[in-house]
Amino acid sequence: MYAMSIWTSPERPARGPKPVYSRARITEAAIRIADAEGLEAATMRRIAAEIGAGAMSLYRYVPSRDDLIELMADRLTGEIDLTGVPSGDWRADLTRYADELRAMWRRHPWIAAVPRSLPGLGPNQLRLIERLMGVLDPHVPIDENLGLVGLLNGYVEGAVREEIGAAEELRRSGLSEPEWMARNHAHVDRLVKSGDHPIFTKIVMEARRPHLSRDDQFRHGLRRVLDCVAAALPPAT
Amino acid sequence: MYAMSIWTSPERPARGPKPVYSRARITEAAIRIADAEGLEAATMRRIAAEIGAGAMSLYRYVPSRDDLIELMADRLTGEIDLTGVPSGDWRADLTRYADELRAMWRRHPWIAAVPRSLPGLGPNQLRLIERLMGVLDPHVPIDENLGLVGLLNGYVEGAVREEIGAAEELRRSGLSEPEWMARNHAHVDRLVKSGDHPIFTKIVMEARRPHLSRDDQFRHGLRRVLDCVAAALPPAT
DNA sequence: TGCTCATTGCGTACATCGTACTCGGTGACC
DNA sequence: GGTCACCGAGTACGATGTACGCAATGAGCA
Repeated sequence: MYAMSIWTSPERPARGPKPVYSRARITEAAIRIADAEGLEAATMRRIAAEIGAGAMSLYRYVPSRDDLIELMADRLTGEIDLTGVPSGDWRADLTRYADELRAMWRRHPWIAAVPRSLPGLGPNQLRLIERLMGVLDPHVPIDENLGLVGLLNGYVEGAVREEIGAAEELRRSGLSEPEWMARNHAHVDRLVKSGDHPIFTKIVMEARRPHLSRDDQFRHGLRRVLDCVAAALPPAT
Repeated sequence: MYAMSIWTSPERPARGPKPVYSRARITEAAIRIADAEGLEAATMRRIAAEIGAGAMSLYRYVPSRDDLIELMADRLTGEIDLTGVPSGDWRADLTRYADELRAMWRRHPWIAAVPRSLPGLGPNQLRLIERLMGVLDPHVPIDENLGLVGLLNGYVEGAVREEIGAAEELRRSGLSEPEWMARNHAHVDRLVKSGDHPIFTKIVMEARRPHLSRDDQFRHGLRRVLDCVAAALPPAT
């Protein structure tokens, strides 16, 4: 028997002893660990220990670790609350989506480390597609819609990556904060002092200044993206 | 002694026997393997075998596998040719960059699997920053510039991910092509036939139609992004 | 009621990974 | 010509994902 795609294999048939655990419990435990210590800390043994199970017991519920990660990603998508969308006001809807997506990424920064080439097809992900793309669906052809939603996703993803970047890098390095700061600053300072990188130097100076609140910065960029979307819409929308 | 950031540890001091290999050769070999079989196939032992070295010999040149991946990423950035940029025509420059970036990603799709939260600081990456951000630097403040470049990067990345998605997913699954196609189509067909996902169905139908050339599609979306950039520029540019 | 056997949780075991430690050999420097 | 920093690489360790097998369980049928 081949391993089936996770979404096509049912939770469980009947007969025999009742299952003690569940996909949901396992997924939840894995997310808890990943939130606290990163995705690489969510090993099969560790997840099993978290729910008091033996390591191999997980495989009665999930075909492989990769499939479990797929489940985790879909569970995270489920946190994006789009009730009432589409509402008729596309700008408000997309802003709402962008805020929800950003909040979700900030709660679970390890999502950035999930290697995905194609969008997932879990129930939450499908529900999201319907709601989100329903916002522009009456107004633009489907391929245009895909492009615009992709643009929005790209913006949010990039912005959040920048927000969580330093903290994640610090965690991944395994160094203590002062150690990491010292090492990083030393290198950056050397580059700045060399004088060969004028624009990089500007970026560093800007980053070290107290800047706009993260929220305002995000909203500012988002407004630009939405203006871009507006330009692609038919005039009377 | 702590592991130093890869960019601060010099290639090699003097004294003792001459090194047989080099960072460049190792990086090259690793990229060759990753191109052919994915990043996960580029293990230390495999890379060493590729250049005829012992596995542990690599650690004379590179502190860790993660650092080696950093080197690989910078080498890939070096493939982005921006000679003559900035030219004075920002639109042409950014189009050139987008095309180069897309071509690079298509040559090395495994770059999508490199977990990076912060931009790298290798020599090629720094050179790119100077040239690329120099395009808009006279016209917009640095934080605005960062946002716009981020938007452009997000667009290209998203578009290329979509282009290489199916092929990468197929490779990662380890299944044979007909097997994967059968399984995937079966699941998608079930979703479509259920009737619960009208917009997803539209997407599938659109994807199965013979569509615009990839290049035209990419250029179309890119034009939209550049219009968005233009809107953020001061009027007389 | 009692037998059957699919299904349970999980211990053991293995291949593979990154890499710490260690060694004998080498050759630039004082 | 002696010293010793540096070379390449073998051995070994801990951790990982997971294949396999086994005893216990309990729903369905006789």
